[in-house]
Order: sequence, then structure tokens, then C-alpha cells
Amino acid sequence: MSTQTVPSTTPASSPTTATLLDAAPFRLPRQPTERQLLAKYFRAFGDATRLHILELLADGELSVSEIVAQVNSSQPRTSAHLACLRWCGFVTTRRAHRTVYYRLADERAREMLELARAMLSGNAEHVAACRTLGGC
Amino acid sequence: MSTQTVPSTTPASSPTTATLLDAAPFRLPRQPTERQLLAKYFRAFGDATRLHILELLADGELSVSEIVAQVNSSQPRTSAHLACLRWCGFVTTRRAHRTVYYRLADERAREMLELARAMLSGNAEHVAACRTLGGC
DNA sequence: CTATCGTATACGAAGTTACGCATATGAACA
DNA sequence: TGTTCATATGCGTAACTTCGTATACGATAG
Repeated sequence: MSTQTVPSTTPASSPTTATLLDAAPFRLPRQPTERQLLAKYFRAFGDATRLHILELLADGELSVSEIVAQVNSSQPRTSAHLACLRWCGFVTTRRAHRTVYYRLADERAREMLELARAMLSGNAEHVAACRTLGGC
Repeated sequence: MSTQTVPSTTPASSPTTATLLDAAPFRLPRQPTERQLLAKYFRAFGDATRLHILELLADGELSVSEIVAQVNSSQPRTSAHLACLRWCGFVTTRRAHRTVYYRLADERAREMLELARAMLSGNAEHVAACRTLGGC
């Protein structure tokens, strides 16, 4: 009744909306495999703007408007990215008056970034030679 | 002259093809930022089939046909996924007669999977409640 | 209770990725 | 050389994600 509608810990999924969701253009099965969830997880990291946000939050708590000011993306778009990161449990929020503050919720998100950076260093040129955003 | 055309360590990029590539629907800039490369990296992990392949290879070397037999994907599709993983440096190949064997090239790829699995355990249900494949 | 600030959601459009199919390439063998 | 096996590439289509813009929502000040 108070949560921001998007990521409560376990969305209630009222039977009414459940039917609507089945018709929606989503296609993660009701009972996804661990592998499918892992893929979803990695995709959350697979966007430059979301990575930027995570990097900013790695240095401490920030409000939405502060994030918008530093990321090269509109406020609505940034908000959607934040919601995405929240679903995945990478960040949490705290509300102070009208402004909402985001911060890292899982130290392992930072480890992910560091591990990926370590893997990238050395063969960055090779990776860059394949000029797609992802996939191949 | 012998490499499998896809991921030589540093593709030659002849001036002729370079022009063609610029017209292609790719859009990773010529001089991508580290953040963009990281995003690309994570997207390589962001596919259930590719994750499946990595999991299989984590247990040891396999030929393409052996992988195709275990992954629920066609041979051409699997081959493309393998090429993708190779560009990113996650796997390498060895050729014996007619068959090509793939194996993990970077132990940190395995660490990535383990770290992601660790993050997922516990809030898997919450993540699954957001039924998109990625993004949000 | 009305106006306003900060944030979140809706919706159509555009770009990107995955898939299925057909086919090309390279290696060995007759 | 021609054929066959194992793998790789090309192309059109469908599906998914992202973006931009408009707008809705909750909280607070007047």
C-alpha cells in the first residue's frame, strides 16, 4: 500500500492482473529455470547507462535527480533503469520527504563490475573489434 | 590464412571492408568507452543458450557437435553463439582433424557464473516476478 | 484542498538481437 | 579431383529492448 508499486519484495500478483500479464509481451515462463534467471541478471548489467548508474552508486547514495544530472539519459528513462536495477536487487531505496535516494544493496554487484573489468583489461581491443552491442 | 576468420587476436580490418562495416547496422563506436565494452561483455552472458554452453564447457572440453547435442539449439545457431563467446575471449578452440573443440579460456568466466548464482540465490523469486528477459 | 516538486509509468517508434533455413567453407578420404 | 563430414556464415523474419515524449502519482508547501 506504500511501496512504489514496482519492486515490493514479492509482488502480490492479484489474480486480476495475473491474467493481464499473461497476455503481455513478456515471455519469461512462470517457472523460469535458474539459467534463464541468470541470463536476465546479466542483461541487467548489459546496458551502459545502467552500468554508469551502478558505478555512481558504488561511491555512495544518490537521489534520482542527482543521478539524472550525471548520466546522459532523461529522467523517465533513468527512472526505468533504476526500477530495473531494483527488481534485480542490486539497489535499494530510501525516501526522505519528496526525494528518493538509491544505493547499492549488494556488495557483490560491485564485485561483478570489478571482475568484468579485470577480464576486459588485456583483450579490450579484441572485444571492441566485434562491433555489435552484444550477442554476435 | 589459417585462423577461423572470426576471432583472430586482432582482425586485420582491410580498408575495403572497413567502409562496408561503417554502413552496417552495428553501432558500437570505433573507440568505445570501457563502460560500453563492459555492457557488451555482460550481454554475452545474457543469453540462456550461451550460459548453457559455458556451463557445459566448465566441465571440460567439448566439440561443437557434442555441444549441439546437449544444448537446445540448432547447429548454426550454436556455432554463432560459440563465435560470440570466442570474440569475448571466454572460450578458445583447438582443431583435431575435422572437429573443433571448445574450452574455457578464462577461469574468471566461471567465477562470473558462480558470483551471479550466489547473488541470485535468495531473491530468485523476486527477480522472476519481473517477467521480462532483461531490461525492464 | 490546490499548486508544485520529485519521481514513476504509458505508449508508439526505432534499433538491436535471436532464430530458422539454406548454403558456403575447410578437412579428410576415395 | 570429387565427395562427404564437421563447422561456419548469410539472409529474412519475428521478438525483444531502448528511447522520447506526454502524463500520472505521492509528498509537501501555501
